[in-house]
Amino acid sequence: FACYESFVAFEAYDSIVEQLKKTDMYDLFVNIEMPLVYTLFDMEKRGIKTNKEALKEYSDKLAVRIGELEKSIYEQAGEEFNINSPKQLGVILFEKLNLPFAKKTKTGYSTAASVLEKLVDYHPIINKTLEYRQLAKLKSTYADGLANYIGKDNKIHTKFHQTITATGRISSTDPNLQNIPIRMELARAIRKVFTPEEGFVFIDADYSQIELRVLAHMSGDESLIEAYQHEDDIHKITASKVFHTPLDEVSSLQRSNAKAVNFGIIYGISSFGLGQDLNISRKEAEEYIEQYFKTYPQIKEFLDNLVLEAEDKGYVSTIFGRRRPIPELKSSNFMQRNFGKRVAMNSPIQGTAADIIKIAMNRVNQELKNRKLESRLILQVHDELLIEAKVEELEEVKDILVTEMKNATKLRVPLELGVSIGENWYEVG
DNA sequence: GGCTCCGCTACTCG
DNA sequence: TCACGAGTAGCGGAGCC
Repeated sequence: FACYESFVAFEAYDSIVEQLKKTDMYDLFVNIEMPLVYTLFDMEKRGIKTNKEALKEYSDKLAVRIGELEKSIYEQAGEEFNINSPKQLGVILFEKLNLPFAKKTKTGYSTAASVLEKLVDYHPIINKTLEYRQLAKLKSTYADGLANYIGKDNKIHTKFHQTITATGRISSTDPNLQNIPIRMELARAIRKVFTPEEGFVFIDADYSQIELRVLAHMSGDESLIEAYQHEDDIHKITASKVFHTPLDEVSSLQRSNAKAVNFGIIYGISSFGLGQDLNISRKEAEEYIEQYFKTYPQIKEFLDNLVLEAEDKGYVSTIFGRRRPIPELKSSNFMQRNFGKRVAMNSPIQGTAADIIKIAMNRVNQELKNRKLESRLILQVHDELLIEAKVEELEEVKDILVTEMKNATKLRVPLELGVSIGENWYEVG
């Protein structure tokens, strides 16, 4: 088998190199992806120390609260059923309790969080159910799930995958350490179980809004570029311009709406999607988008051109030449074609950001080795790098990390970082 | 009847 | 259509022995 594997790789080499050169991806392959093979190997090998006892305590604590919620949900439903079954839950909520806004899916009623959130004022069972599901997820996937991966060295060694995603990002499995909770405080606490080894500390650095900065650069939009050169709160600036409000009078609602529009732009804007996200009508969403494009006209032109280019060539590219084919644009299905358009707008942005952090990872990894340091890169979470740094090396390593991330490439806007140092992933995240 | 496989729906993250 | 990109867990139906 080993002979067969190596024979296939050997025989395929010439053909693959030829194809990479033909598609202008050879430099990307040689300068970014090949070195990254070794960087990811080093990260997997090093692993991250994880406190098994703390996970057990956390799991037991969750079990108590889940039990209470379970009891209360059964009482309010008037019977016992499997809360983990969307099918059974749907029948209880929309047939037995007769709650409004029932929406059908393929298999029954939708009990998605976005649906249930509209029902919180109709019945106390709703909030209990939403909390139950969060805690059940927390216990099964994180508290209990992660514990199964802790090895004899008290570490978790995730697998990083280099050839999975359509955009050039890496992914993580067994376990996935790229989706550890952070948004809700109770769930975020699970990050305390991830710690540096004895004599080491964590240094964490994350790019500030790297995708919007990539968009500013690629589109060349003067207004957005200038905004990034003068002010750090880009969502507030956008709100000020889009809603014609002086900067210091922007309300928190206006800012949060502008933020949603910024996200929408990166995802490949659609009035349907924005409307759904903000819970407003499609028409209102259209007005937001129109105002946005009036504020940043070169972004509209850039996104329109990406779609045209994709329709013409059949693919889009990142700054570093990574391609994503988009066959959906040729589909006879309207929804599929619209999906293709959003992909054409999103992939060059998400993919370029992925290329940039990969360059930084390679340089950081190489520099740590060149200088014979014991500190090591241990995790990447799309726009964030986590280093386990020897205490004596802290200042030097921090400097390496910041320098390589900021200077991974030169854009028309600065690449800013958030950096922090701490004794566990909760403190630095 | 018990087993595996897989689609669906839910949750988690950037 | 949980907008773009991912992964995991539980349920429950289909198919197999």
